[in-house]
Amino acid sequence: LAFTRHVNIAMVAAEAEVGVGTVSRVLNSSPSVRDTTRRRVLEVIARLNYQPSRLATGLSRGVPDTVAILVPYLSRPSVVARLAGAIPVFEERGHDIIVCNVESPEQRDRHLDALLSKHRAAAVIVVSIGLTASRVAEFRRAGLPLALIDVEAPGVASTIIDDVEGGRLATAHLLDLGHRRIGFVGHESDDGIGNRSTKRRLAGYRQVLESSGLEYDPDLVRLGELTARVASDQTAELLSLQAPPTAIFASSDTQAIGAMTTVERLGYRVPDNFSVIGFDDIEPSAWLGLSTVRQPLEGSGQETARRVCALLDGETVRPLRQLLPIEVIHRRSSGPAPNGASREPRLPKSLPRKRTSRSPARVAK
Amino acid sequence: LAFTRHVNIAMVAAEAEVGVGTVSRVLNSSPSVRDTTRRRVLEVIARLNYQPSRLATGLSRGVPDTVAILVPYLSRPSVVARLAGAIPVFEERGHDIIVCNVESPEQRDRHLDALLSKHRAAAVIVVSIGLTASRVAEFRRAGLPLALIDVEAPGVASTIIDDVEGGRLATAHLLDLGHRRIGFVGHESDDGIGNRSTKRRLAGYRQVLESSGLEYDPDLVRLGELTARVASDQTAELLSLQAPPTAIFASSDTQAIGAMTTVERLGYRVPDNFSVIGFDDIEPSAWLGLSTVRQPLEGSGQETARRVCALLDGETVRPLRQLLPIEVIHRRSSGPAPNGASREPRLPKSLPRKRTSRSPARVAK
DNA sequence: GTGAAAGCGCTAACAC
DNA sequence: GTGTTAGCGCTTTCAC
Repeated sequence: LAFTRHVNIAMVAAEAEVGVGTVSRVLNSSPSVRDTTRRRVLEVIARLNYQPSRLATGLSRGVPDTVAILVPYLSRPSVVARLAGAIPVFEERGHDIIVCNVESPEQRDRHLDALLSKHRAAAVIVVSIGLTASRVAEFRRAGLPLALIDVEAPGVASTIIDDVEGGRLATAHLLDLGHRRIGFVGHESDDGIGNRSTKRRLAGYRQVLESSGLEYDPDLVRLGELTARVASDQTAELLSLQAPPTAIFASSDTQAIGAMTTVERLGYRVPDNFSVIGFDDIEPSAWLGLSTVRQPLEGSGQETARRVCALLDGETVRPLRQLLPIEVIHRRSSGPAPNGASREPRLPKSLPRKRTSRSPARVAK
Repeated sequence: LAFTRHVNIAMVAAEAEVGVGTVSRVLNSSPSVRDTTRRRVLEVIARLNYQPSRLATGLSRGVPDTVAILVPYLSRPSVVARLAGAIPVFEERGHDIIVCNVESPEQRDRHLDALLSKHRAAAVIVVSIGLTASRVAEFRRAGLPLALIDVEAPGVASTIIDDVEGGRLATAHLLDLGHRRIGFVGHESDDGIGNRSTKRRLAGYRQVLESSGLEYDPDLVRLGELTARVASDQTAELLSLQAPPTAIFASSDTQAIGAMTTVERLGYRVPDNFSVIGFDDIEPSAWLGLSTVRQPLEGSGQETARRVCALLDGETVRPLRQLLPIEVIHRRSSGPAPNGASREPRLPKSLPRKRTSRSPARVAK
């Protein structure tokens, strides 16, 4: 055993005085191995510190032990949270996780092409990236398990939230506080990657506004890059309007933080004379006291990872389209509209409107 | 070609009417292939949309195309930034990246054991996780290229900063502003994972203090979990001291943000009567106007990835121990000490002290 | 220059 | 139950 390159299954077999088949059976906990034999093999495995080659196993099985996760803009906190939810689930099952970062349509296609080729991944999770029908068909044809987060596709397991409802909740929250001019700062959906959640949240915003008898004013809506910096600029624009809003709903916390910072820098006091609500509930939001619509970010990753494992085990996932709960978290950044800002008298708590928020806003400590 | 499972090298060879060896040579751009042959093979490859199996290639070569990155607490912004720097470099070279998250010594050891086994990774990057000498020896013995970020080991390529100097710079910055009682909020090094950067930054803090004739007061130093929440609590403790500090140096921006938030919540005005400086310069720091010691986070990832590629190519990396530059970024969160807080008269800009900051503080826009 | 064939380390189908 | 053997898809000598 002196110059041995690396211990392989044959060496274990020889040492345990059995055939490689038996070792393989022990490795894969096949029931048809006598207990004494199994014990002997396991002893040798431990003694030799043998670890099966994933490459060889994968090649032989026709599928690697690796799961790929395709994410847009890895550095976004919400994306990281989803990743952080998914990773431990796979690690526990002994899967390697390969992370594919996508910041352009070309990158998306390159990764997808690669992933679709055989021997690349045992399963794929796609986060917040739209898939065409033909892409989905390719996955089906390749027999490659696929699960989606934050996006949907017909016949594909997806874990999502009701973004329209989220938009409604956020807007209703501000309306309840007496705000009547509410700005919207969102992510330009046309980044080529194909996520539409901002669009849906905006729809919810518009719905609540209009069903409350308020006018939808496109001037109050700004769409752009999903960064705090751009959101800052957009907020400044909104505040310089002839009739500026008294509150802003940002379709992500990152943007809400940019908005809040700018609002304060321009001399407003949050929430005394300006309110901000975001979306996601990323970690910094709690520190900064940002009101927001919380969605289970880590939970979505964890849940989807579990579903992928089920898929891998040949099971069929229960509700193909899995809806996760959302709720308004009321923190310091939102408060009653300043006096005179609304044309209606401000009522103590809840305003009589046609549409009210279903979930009561939860007050964070 | 109707029921073909998946196109492999044999099919390409057959279609191009050459041997598999030749296809393989084309794939690996061997010079010893006639140009007309090469062209014909490439044409077939394109037409059949052939993609070599990474598993088979890896098994045959004895090494996979995969690079592993071991990180502590994947959700930390600084960690994500380093990852984001490294990933594109590897993707460009066609490597898959597997991310291993470590939150405990057991997890670290499990991952390291797995990675050390053959056929797991072509190279490994370890971020902010201490490696024992015997671990390093294992890597060397396995012939597995290894590179470190934010930690060092004898004989191993590492990309680091001068943390002691960073601690000095931050402390000197506050001293320059007239602060005389400066709190320190840092990461408890004894998390079992083995990073020592806080310890070194604290050493720098102490050095500057003492060489400025100030007493090092252990009461002003709080070490704990690296979270904004814990830093908040520690800050509250510091402020409730009989002789509270007028400024805090936090050894990470995450903690600095927690400190800043708490300081303001307790009624102080930053920077009017309290100053905060952090470390790292993560993205939110710019939004929040946090003064900090910037280190090239993404740069460290990118640089290390490049060095690993060099290692993979059999080259030898230039300075084994690569020191990245750091600098103080002066933003809104730090300003002159409040009157009467210091026993010495406050001077306009720079105070005559034995030790001054080498790099002039850069003023952020 | 190019084809043929021997592995790489494992799984699974097939005998005994 | 367990040994034997034929692949999995590629790289890499070794002849020609």
